[in-house]
Amino acid sequence: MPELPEVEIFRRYAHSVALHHPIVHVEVKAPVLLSGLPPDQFGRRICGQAFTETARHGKHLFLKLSGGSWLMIHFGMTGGLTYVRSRGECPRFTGVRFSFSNGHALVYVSARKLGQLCLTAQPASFVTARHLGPDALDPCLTPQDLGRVLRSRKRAVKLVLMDQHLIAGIGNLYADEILFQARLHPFQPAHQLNCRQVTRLFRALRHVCTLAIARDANPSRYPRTWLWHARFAGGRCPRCKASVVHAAKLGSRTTYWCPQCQRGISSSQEQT
DNA sequence: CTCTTTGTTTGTAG
DNA sequence: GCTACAAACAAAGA
Repeated sequence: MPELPEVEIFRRYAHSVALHHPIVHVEVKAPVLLSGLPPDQFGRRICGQAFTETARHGKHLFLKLSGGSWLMIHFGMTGGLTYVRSRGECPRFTGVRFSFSNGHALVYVSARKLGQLCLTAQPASFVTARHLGPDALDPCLTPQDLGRVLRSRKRAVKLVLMDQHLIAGIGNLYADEILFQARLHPFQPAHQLNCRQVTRLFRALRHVCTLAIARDANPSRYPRTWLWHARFAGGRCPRCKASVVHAAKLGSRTTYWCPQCQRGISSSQEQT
């Protein structure tokens, strides 16, 4: 699930439970998740310190270590964090386990191991080195900024939304939801959007991400008016009821949209 | 066995 | 440099 809202919930979770406990052991069950350092050195660089601060940029979570460096955590498609209170407990799909002196532990779990953990000097330097765009919820980001980004690309607006080098944090599911709320067709070339549409997109982006976070990134608590609940073959648009949502591949991922509410393109590549 | 999957990177080609 | 596409990564679930 880890797109921006989920990662923000993980950040808050880690912030509330995992700070200021000395780390006594780092167990790497899935070395493939580490980048930059072999497991033993990774552990050595972390042991004896404590997490003291949290940050997030897009889908990337950062935990500051008392020594000054930061642990970067990316969740891939299936990653997550759990705080366990019983000594030695390793949930299914445990990838890395950070054990604290109180016997508890912060566990990074990932069924498909597509995530990544590494150490970095600072979130800002990591973001620069990876050429990540501004965080989708960065308060400094303006509709004008979004407009500039969109005008600079001819690709489908959904692909631009999901490009982490342009804006960080939006993935396949939230991109669909944002476009649905903004009533924009996902295949519409980005540079064709007019001012009004850019404004709608900006508001929808803010609204969807903010509300998802307020609902603890728990889809069962998302409004009935969200396309989220109709993401299946035969799903009906929650707004116009009449139409069945369409599904098609865009950038190798399945895209859902309402053909009635989301117009703006001469219909092509559409299927049910 | 086949196909799909909330992500990212890399290679190829135009 | 931009765009598009495919494959790879790893593994579960339908």
